[in-house]
Amino acid sequence: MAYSDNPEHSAAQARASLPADECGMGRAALLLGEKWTLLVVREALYGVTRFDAMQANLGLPRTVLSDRLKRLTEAGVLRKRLYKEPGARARHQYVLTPMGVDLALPLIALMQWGEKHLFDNTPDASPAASIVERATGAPLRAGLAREDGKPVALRDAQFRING
Amino acid sequence: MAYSDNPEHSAAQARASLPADECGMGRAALLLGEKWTLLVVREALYGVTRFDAMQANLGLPRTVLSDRLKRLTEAGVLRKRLYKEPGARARHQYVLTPMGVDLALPLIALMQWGEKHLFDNTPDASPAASIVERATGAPLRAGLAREDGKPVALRDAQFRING
DNA sequence: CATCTCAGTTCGTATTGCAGACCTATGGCG
DNA sequence: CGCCATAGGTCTGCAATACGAACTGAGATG
Repeated sequence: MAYSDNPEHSAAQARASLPADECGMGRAALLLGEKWTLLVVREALYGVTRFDAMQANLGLPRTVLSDRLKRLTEAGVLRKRLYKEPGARARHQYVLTPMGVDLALPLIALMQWGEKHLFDNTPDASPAASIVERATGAPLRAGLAREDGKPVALRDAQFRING
Repeated sequence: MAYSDNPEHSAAQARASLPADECGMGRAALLLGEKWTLLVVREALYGVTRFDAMQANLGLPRTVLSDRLKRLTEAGVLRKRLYKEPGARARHQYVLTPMGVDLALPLIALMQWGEKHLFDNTPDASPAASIVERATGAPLRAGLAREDGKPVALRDAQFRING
């Protein structure tokens, strides 16, 4: 991104910015950038689907969890289902929709960022959670790539507005 | 991620979940998952560096912007600098640190997700903002890859806790 | 000197978050 | 059948945060 100490960048202040809700990131931020929301999605990605389990894991007020689940469900990220294990009563569960599953990539990228920058990284401390290829167990990383699959470093990329 | 309608997944409810702040994603969510914070970082990535410009673009209360900039600065995402263009008064600007620049990847992934799922996608409507390779202008996408660079689809990946 | 811009802070009100108690439906059990 | 436990919430009252508008202060500008 090369934002560093580039003076040309300083002068480019007049650069237009999009209204918050005309860009995907803006809309995503409006939906997900509320306290607890990202953590609720994280629970869903970890495979936690029940109200009480999420409440216990995250320790957030039940009213807030109720609200976040409702908003995420209305937005189409989660779907509420009934399921019944044999010999047990029917329960509710919140499962990710395909749209919700797609949130894994942004959250993995965020996880990677957090592991890199938000811990005192004693050398070779292994992160608490990581992401691996299902078939082989090989560790995976989020990154940028061209459409032909060739990886591209962040510093070789730039935003283009109104493409 | 294959969370879909997998009954085995329903039964896996007991699966342990990490405390919010023991995983990078959790810490990132605690820092960034507050109203407006992601949008402030978006502005910085777009190249907007001045207080008033951010306030005007986002339309958020000045008190809130002040608070978010302070928190992001304390966290090391932004750095506050004075700069002086010739013949103009000195001004403040908030520039991304290397840690802040690294946030581009999660935000790009979020942008991609938002463009895909948060708009009524009339066929071949082009997104308001996109990301391209600096040298060639080729469009880029965020995705998962193995360490050897080979791209991996989201559905072929899974989380591993306590790796 | 009066005015303008930038970068905030201060103020009073309105919304949201919070902990904890309460509520309702379902199913298991004696 | 009556009783209890659990899941999945809602209700209540208090605290923290967000909000818009006005104010402050410093440095150009006319």
